[in-house]
Amino acid sequence: MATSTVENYLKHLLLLAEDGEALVPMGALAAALEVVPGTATTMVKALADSGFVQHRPRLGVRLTPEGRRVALNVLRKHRLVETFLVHVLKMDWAKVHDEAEQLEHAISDEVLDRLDALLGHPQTDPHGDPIPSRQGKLHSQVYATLATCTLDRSVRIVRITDQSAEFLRFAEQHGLQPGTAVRVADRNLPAGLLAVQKSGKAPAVSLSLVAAGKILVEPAR
Amino acid sequence: MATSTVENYLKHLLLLAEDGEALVPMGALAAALEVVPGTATTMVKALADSGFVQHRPRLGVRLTPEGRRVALNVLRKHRLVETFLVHVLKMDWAKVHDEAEQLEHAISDEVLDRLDALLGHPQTDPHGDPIPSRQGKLHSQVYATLATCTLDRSVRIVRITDQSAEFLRFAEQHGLQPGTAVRVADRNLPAGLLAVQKSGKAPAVSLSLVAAGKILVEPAR
DNA sequence: TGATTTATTTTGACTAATCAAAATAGCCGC
DNA sequence: GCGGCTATTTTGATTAGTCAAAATAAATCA
Repeated sequence: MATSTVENYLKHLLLLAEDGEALVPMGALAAALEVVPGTATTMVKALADSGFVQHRPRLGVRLTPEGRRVALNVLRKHRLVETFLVHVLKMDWAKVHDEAEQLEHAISDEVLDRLDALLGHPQTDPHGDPIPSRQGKLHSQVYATLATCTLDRSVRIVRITDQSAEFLRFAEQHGLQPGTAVRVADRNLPAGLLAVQKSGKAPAVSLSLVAAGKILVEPAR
Repeated sequence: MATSTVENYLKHLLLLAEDGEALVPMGALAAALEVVPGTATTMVKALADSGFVQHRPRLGVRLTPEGRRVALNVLRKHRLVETFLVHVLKMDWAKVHDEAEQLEHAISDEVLDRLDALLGHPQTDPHGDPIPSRQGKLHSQVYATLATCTLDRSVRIVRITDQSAEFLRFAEQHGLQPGTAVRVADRNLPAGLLAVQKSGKAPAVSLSLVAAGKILVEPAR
């Protein structure tokens, strides 16, 4: 069985190279896991021996099909647990990430399936991140962001890509959550600022371009 | 923070000396944790350094108040998780023990409280084991068993003390679950056998004395 | 091309938890 | 009161995961 450390390495590799093609540089992996680079190197060599990753020395790492399979299962657990915590236990969506970080390594596949059924087989978690299917399909799609979408066109928020509690709380405070329809009323590139109008009367929210880039949207139908 | 190994040592010490008075012999602790005695000795000395237990060399170990506090919290998590798995996720009551063994170390106190509220602050888990209160009170009571209760008197099953999947499945098969009213129709000490009659017509169930001793009962009111 | 910077890997050391096997303490019988 | 049994403790070794710091390779820049 993969230890929870192994699961974490694989999960972060998946998140750092969602396509599965690209080689993840050792430094990026080490940073994501908050370990020193030497530790990541050592661990990656062990993972390669177990057949979970392919290691190209000095170039980077990438998941093998087997590693990807395990990583997708962990990610599925993480996102279903988050969904459960928000929808059933009514927890603060800014807190559930850290909880799920622990629980993803402790729940069995059977509990996972029952949780999935209880929640009605959701497609995305409360932050809008897609939940991998049981078969390991991850319907990831390229979305526009509030920083890139058409001006003055109504769009629907689908996903918040920054999972930090601070950012999530900020987003919640201004009602910028998946499902909400908004419109970018103005974008001032030199100043790095933009104004987001929630449908209706409410005053426009002012956002930095950096923050806006973390909020994915699709055209509102 | 206590590692999950530490939590397990403390939990088992609590279960082996529920009163908190008695010294638990090192061998008993090692057996409960399925480690060799030397390992338990080493670990217990570390636990004593951290203030969780008192170690009387060659005599035994017992929890300090602080150790007991931690142990009760772990036990509360274990039993509430079991209750959740059976009542909400509808899992087989014979399987939930092993699941809870993992989850008890992964859930936060906040999740614990919300789970408790969701379940309506249950007093006992699905096996009838008492759930420690948030304040660390464990309403444990001395019960009779099917092996010791009065003959031909109607009693209600309150608790199954053997958590092994085999025994639980056996109990379930014969409808011997907490809440069920039964009557010991006959007890044959030399043969080590007894006959249990479920209220009504069903044929009597034949049980060994050993098995009967694992089923706690109280007088049916 | 040669020197410098940067990323990665190696080396040596540490911690937590474990086992196997040897040493020891306590008790029990005679 | 001495020998022997049993439970416990010690000792030495192992594994997983980590860090600090030295060594190396690659990339960059002059």
